[in-house]
Amino acid sequence: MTEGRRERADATRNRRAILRATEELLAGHRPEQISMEQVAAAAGVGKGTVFHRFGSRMGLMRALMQERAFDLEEAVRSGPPPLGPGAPARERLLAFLDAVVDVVSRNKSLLAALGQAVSANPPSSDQGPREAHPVYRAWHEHLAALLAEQRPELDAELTAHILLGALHSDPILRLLEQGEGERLADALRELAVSLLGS
Amino acid sequence: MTEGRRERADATRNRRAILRATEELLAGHRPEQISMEQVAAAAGVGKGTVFHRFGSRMGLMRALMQERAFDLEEAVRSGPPPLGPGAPARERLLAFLDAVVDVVSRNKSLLAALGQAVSANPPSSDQGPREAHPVYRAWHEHLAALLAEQRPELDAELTAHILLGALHSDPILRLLEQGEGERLADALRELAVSLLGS
DNA sequence: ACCGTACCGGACCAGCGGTCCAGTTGTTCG
DNA sequence: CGAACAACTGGACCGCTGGTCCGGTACGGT
Repeated sequence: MTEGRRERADATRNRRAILRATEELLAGHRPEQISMEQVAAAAGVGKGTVFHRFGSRMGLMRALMQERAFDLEEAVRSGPPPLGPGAPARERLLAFLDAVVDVVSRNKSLLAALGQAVSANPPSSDQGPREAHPVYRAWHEHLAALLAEQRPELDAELTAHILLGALHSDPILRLLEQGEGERLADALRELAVSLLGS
Repeated sequence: MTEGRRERADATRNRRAILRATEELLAGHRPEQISMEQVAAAAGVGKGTVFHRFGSRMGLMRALMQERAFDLEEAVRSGPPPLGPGAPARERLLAFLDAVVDVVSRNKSLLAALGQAVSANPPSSDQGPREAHPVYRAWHEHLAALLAEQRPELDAELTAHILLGALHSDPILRLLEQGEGERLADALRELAVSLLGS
């Protein structure tokens, strides 16, 4: 990405092709049965290339997710209120929850493919520190900060994990697939409101 | 289980051996890198036997989970209050959450292995209905009923999914691994309390 | 035009989940 | 008690996967 050497033209082309192909496959097939070979074939590149660029299946999914979440991150960091800075914490939190539900529901299969939120351990290091993927990290950080600001006596970190964790659960992903996104947003908002008090 | 024909003695012996072996492996290794062959070897049976009894990796995990959750199910159905019937819904709900956290924290690796909550599709039916595993079903049902009783205006079903879903998320499982079970229980209780009102 | 090098891609590998079926063992019934 | 019948067993086997490797390719600077 932001490295010293510029990326070669064909590398860029292939990276894009791979991401696009993955999106397409993800749209049509259940994520757990998409193989790297399929991705490579669909992108019109060799398998080696896919691994060269993304390291592993998880790396691929991670990259894709990061791309998908980019807009939201921008909006939160420097967009207009209530999502961006400027609005009171309470408003920002509710707006953020809605936005996250939206992103998640537009990327259910991707989320499902990521399984949970974890682990792109360098291939063979066994007990790696298991860092969560950056998107989750960012979401959690933001949410926890807002929670702490509004209700300092809460265990903000943990509560944020609970709120976000819910979005990764399979039954909820299933609901999202059936277009119940609005319902989910409502329930979450309800929960947040009663948590934050009036 | 409760079938017409009685189970043969050697079958019982082997089923137990397989479950035990799985437990042991689960205790030592990361769940995603336990192979069925390993399980079979550790149990001292052939691979075919494992598949014969449990159908698939997921089937195995499911069976194990069911066994582990059995006590809680009993306690809820016919144990003493506040967990069992007899106490007011509010008390039962809080007690149940604590109990679930307890079960989950004593079975993190198993939960992680189950991935999310789903799918033991008969081997090759592609778009099967994807039923969740019975333990999750039972928990969800109970929780939703209690919620509905206490706060009928809520979307109890969905809220129950959110509460339970949180327990499956990877960051939370990670916390549990570090012995923060008490903290999680507190946060969840806090959440439930503000949801239920005074 | 030329050269160093980052990048490509497909042959290759070990290991996996899952299937299969011939042989074995428990159970039941005359 | 023996014989006939299932049910159970287990390891050889299969197709396929994620991941590695390295000779060849084509890009970009000069």
